[in-house]
This record gives sequence, structure tokens and C-alpha cells, in this order.
Amino acid sequence: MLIFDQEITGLARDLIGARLFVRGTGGMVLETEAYGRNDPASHSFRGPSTRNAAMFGPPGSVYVYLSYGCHLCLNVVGRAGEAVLIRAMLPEAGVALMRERRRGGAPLLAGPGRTGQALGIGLADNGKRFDGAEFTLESRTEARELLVGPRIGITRAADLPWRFGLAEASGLSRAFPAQARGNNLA
DNA sequence: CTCTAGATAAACT
DNA sequence: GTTTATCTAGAGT
Repeated sequence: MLIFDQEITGLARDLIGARLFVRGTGGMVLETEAYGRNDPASHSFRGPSTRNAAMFGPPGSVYVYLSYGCHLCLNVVGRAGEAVLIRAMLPEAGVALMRERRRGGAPLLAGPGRTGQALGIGLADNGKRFDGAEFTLESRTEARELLVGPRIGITRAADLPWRFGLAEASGLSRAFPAQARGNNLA
């Protein structure tokens, strides 16, 4: 079982190799980033607001935000004010529908904006739960080797190694820097 | 490979 | 009113 109520980096690691589905589309999670409560790069840094309200919902909630005015990004909420951004997945379920939503553009799920588009999420999904209804999460079953590196596309706290990826996976949003290997999952 | 335009919600001054 | 933001597609070198 996946534990949502734990340190956010732990949740980000546990989500690698897990399977995530949104209304029948999705697949294995390949890449995540952790965002903490007192993390200058996090939307929750300045406290609760209309935009980030879902980040303060119960662990296991859905947090969706609009990035750069055009990209919807999906997050898994952990403890209050903490969340994990889903950056890349392996297309496994509902591939035809995802391809249609991406209008034939490939890749389907490599990158947070592409993932949001392929899964068909919207701001209206904020506050929903990963409870198996519309949003489902199945924990990883086997041990996997993990890549660790700095987060992408942020300006503050850019040095924290809070980005995680599945080793040997193709379909990551970007390659990890060298030295990223060597952390086995439990 | 690098560069740039594009899109809009919310925080900030 | 202005700026920034957890990016991407498409054009250019």
C-alpha cells in the first residue's frame, strides 16, 4: 500500500514505479519531483491561497495547477502543503485516447504538461482523491533502482536533489545528470 | 542542437 | 497594473 502521510521525498520515491490512472488512462510513473511546505520553490511556500488550496487537503488528494498559462500539471498531495509533481509516465492504459488528446503528438507522457494533457485533467479535478474512483494509484511491487537530481524549471532552491526517476527508463522528460544513480528503493 | 513565442491565473507592487 | 510561473511546440542554426 502506498503511504501518502510521510515525508514528501519519501512519497516522491515511492511513486516511482507505481501505476497511476485517471479515468482509465495512465501507466507506470517514471519521474517525480517533491515540493515541501517550507520550500521556496513550492506553491505552498507563502501559505494557503485559492490557487494552492488543494495542497492543504488530506494526504492522497489531487492537486492540479496551470503552468505558463497553458499547461495543466498533476500532483499527488502528501502532508499539508506538500505535493509530488508527476513529470513522466509510461503509457499503458487508454493509449488510443491519450494519443487523441495529444492530437497525435509524441511523446505522450514525457513531461508534466504533456502528462496533464494526455490524462485529460482539469482545474476542476482539484481536491479529488486517489481513491480508485476517477484517480487510482497502485503501489510498486518490485524494488527498482532510482535516479536522483535537481528539479527542473524552478528559480528558487534549484539545488535541492528532489527530482526522482526510474533508472533505465526511456521516456523521461529530460536526462538526469551523471552521478544520479545508486539509490535502491526498499 | 538552441532559441523563441505563446498561453493565462494568481501573486505581487 | 505588472510580473512571474513546477512548459511545450515549432522554427531556426
